[in-house]
Amino acid sequence: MTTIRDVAKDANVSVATVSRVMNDNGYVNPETREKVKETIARLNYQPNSVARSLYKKESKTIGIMVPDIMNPYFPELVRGVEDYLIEKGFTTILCNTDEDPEKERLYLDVMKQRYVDGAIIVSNTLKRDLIDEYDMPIVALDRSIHENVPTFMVDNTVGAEQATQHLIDIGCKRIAHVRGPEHVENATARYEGYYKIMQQTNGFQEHCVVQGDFDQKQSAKAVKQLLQEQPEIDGIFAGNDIMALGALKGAESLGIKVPQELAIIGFDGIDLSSMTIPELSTMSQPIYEMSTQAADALMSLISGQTADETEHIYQPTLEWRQSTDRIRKEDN
Amino acid sequence: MTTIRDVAKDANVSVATVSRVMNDNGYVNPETREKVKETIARLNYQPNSVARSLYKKESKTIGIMVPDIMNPYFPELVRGVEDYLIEKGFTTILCNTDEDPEKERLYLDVMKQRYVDGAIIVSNTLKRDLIDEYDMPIVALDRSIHENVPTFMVDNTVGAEQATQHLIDIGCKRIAHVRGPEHVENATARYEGYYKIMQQTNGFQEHCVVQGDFDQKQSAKAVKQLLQEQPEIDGIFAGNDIMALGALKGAESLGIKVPQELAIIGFDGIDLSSMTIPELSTMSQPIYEMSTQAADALMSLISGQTADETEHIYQPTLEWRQSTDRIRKEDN
DNA sequence: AGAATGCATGTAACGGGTTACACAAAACGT
DNA sequence: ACGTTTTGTGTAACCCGTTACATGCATTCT
Repeated sequence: MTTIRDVAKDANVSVATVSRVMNDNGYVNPETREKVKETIARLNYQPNSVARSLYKKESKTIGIMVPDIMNPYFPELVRGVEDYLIEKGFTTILCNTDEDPEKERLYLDVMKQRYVDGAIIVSNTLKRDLIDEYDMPIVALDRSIHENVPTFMVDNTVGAEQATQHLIDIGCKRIAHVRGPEHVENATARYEGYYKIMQQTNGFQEHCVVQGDFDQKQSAKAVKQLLQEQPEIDGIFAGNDIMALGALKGAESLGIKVPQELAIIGFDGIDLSSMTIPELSTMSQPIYEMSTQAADALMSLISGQTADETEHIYQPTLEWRQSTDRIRKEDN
Repeated sequence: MTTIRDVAKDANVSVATVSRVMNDNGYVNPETREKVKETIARLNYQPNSVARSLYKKESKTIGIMVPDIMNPYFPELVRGVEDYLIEKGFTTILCNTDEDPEKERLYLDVMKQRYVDGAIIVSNTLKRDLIDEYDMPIVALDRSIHENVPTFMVDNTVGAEQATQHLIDIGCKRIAHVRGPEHVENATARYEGYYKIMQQTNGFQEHCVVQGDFDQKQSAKAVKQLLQEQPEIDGIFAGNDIMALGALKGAESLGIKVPQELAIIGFDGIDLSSMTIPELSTMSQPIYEMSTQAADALMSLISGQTADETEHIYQPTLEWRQSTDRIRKEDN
């Protein structure tokens, strides 16, 4: 590997001059600059980031912590972050936490030891004290982790309200909800949106809510049982797209036709939702946009700016597709 | 940040002694060791990886290069690698290349500058000279890139043969193939497997092969047209699961029943394939296993061992699901 | 007893890029 | 003509963990 000293010797200048040329700062005579540039090109010199990091106490690296990259919601999110950051000269370390506080701590330790400049975090479990302990620029994505950490997420409650309202609009009389895990805030927020609309229309019934755990098979099972017990259910709002697919399966196993006899709507808008038969209506999140903007906010924090506002709430948009394709309300 | 010198001063020993305690090498008096350990714990000292990297010219970091993490085939692969490596104290840098040689070069540069210890690469485009230029331990995953780079992939041709044979076994008389892009070797290998079986059974016909580009919509369109032109087609082998879903859509749009009138089988065995209605038969790849073993091989290369064998070929296994659920051959 | 070996610890150089500081020469001001 | 800035370049310390080498003492061997 060519070092800055090799270049300096070859070009008959000092290492300081080479460094100044590389970083375009300080005074350098134009002729000297050209000579050094020529040498750099000729020797194919590429500065050593590690040495630079050691002195500058920064690494041009950020960590992205997600529960599990295999969950179809996260790849797009990760991709958005990675795309944005490579453009800025940053590399991205991937951390799969499985929502395990132990792993979260492990990754935070690793990051700190490597002078990682900041982190974008998706987590329910991360505690305040842990964040304070590692004082490092942090941005929360998809889920809020702390009131003074900049957060980028959709309005889950309003989205859920719209999904529920959509089912009402297309004529559903008895609407059920497949909810995500109790300990996930987003799941609860979506449940609350459903609850609110059902209350308003005097239709809330405890036994129309089942637990789906954000899992397809679990959801299919729960929905099947639900539909057997309450055949009058004609609409299902699932807490995410994966569970909506499960609902689709549950209905199918009973020979119930979607959307004719049962309308189903999901949440998230992952690619998969448009690939199924029937195509799934869903509340679509601007995942890519949220993630690039979260990355942008992190860049600001790293460059020393203080966060202007902490909460960035996006509105999910209704993707009206086949699984709720019934009477379209004309008078609206 | 606490440094090794802080610890040394506090414990009244030299930095060398602290280093020896940290790394468990060299001679250290048991009492001294305890004292130093106590100090390390008390000051919560965590060594600086960057300084270590600079001296050792290694970073305990590897890069994983995939075309696009949003392609549902890759998350599991990346997860397998990441899981294995974090266990060994390595972190993983994610690189999305979009199969763009420019980006591949960019990432390789970045890796070199950061003393990245090695890379796991999924690429069709990476050229030999580039690999030689950055002499760095490299392992190829999913696609071979060079004959002396250890490679972990499935036998695409045999898998395709089995898929095609499966369609014959269940009684298909006229079998079409939706193939992936020309420039992707795997797509061609799968085509060849299909071709071979069709030839053997005297059934190969040029016009039963359509281009699907590994894309769902493109595949749906191509399949729809194909089925309109040749209604006698009763089996489709799609070059991957995404295109098989497209085929499902294409059939559905014509009211053709799967599997009764048309059997469809895919390739890869991504999670999605079991979530659809009907569930998709597919040639399933041991993705997670392949990726952990690739990571293991990379570890060996990094620790200086030379690769024992370069090609590690896995056999995909048939997942017989609803989309080909017809006459099951009893006499076999 | 003297040499050789093992044990224990410390000093300082090293890795490679950055920058504070020093110094010198040129340009500018009055 | 002399003082002040600006420009241009070099030297060496710094970031922090690792390790070669030196030193000193305690055993062990012959």
